[in-house]
Amino acid sequence: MDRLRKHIEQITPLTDEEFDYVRTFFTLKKVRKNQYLIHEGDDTKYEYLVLSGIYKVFFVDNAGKEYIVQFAQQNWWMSDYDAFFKEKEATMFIECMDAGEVLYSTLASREKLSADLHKMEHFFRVKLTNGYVALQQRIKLLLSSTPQQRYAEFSKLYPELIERIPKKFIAEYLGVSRETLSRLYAGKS
Amino acid sequence: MDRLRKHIEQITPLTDEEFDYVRTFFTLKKVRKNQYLIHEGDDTKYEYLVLSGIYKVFFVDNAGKEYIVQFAQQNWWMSDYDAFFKEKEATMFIECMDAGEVLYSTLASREKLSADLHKMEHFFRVKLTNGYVALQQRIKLLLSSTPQQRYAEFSKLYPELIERIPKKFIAEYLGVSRETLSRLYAGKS
DNA sequence: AAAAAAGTGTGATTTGGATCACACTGTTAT
DNA sequence: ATAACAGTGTGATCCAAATCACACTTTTTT
Repeated sequence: MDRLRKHIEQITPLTDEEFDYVRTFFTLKKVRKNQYLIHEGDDTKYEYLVLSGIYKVFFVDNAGKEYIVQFAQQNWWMSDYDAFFKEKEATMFIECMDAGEVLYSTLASREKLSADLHKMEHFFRVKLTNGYVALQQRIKLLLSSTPQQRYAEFSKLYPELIERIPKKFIAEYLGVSRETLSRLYAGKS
Repeated sequence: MDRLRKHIEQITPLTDEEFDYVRTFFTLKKVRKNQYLIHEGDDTKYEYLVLSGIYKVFFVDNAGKEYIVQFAQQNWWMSDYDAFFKEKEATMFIECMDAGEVLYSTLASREKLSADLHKMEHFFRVKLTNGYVALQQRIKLLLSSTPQQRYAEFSKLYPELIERIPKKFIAEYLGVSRETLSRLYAGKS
């Protein structure tokens, strides 16, 4: 739980009492490789803060094709946020690609913490602000760039992931076919 | 300014004193058609709340092609948020497509209001939450859908805009060429 | 250690949408 | 009222990336 405190305190300091209160809203969970944290059709009860491991947030279209919305690593939050915030059934999946641990928490917890502690509402606002900007960047990229530019940008943003996850998933994230992506770096180190 | 109060109170009620304080952070501005509120290269001092009119938030690539990131109408907030939050130079433009009025405010104001009034931090958090979910939806659409699906979705989300703005701008928003979009509804009412 | 499954590279073929080109219409400016 | 311009429809052509196909390699399972 110490990791949670460090994570929050990157944005706002907490007293010991405050953190003792905050911690009660989170539960630790170990996750095996290939395990699902959220499955399409389930009620979306939880959001997750990644302590370790790698996860993919994705959805599947009618034709059965997969599209990755987000990769999550240490200190990333993840859920099917549309479903989580609106308390609907999930339309996405979250699957573990590399075993690790997460903390999970409910919407009620997020709201209670925000209402009780101004600091926590601040924390969530700052996180959301960063997330909003990142998604907008991604939209700009999807609208305007070629596959090579997308791959270059991805390499810059997530150099660690390039090595650690199969290329086919990177293709699914970039919105490019596996084959096209493969040809992009044919003949690079 | 009454409109501002109504807007905020859709999320959280304010006392008269609180609102009198809040209002001091916003300034009214009339905007003519084709006027720019933000121009690439400028310092991004303000964010805007639309009271009336229609605006487009867009950027231009090296080849001079335009891509629309957002259309804004009544009660939408807009800025080059990446630049606004990070206090950088704008990489986007905001142009008025239909004359109207906006309220504007600075990053310092947003932060001061959030710090002073827990209610306002809550307001901004809720707004950001909705915005985050909307952007994620857009990413899902950009990743997985054909031009026709995008146009159908746009028509559903913004039926009013379809009539009021030139189709070429809708094409720029959807990431499709003007010509392709035109052919999609060739032979529909 | 063998078998099965998952991931990857690379050629051949197809295709959806971009681009180019131009005519027509509707709007704005003088 | 006429000129200039912005927006739109539609045909012809082109092309980048998707799709299809298959061999090779690496990882996982038993």
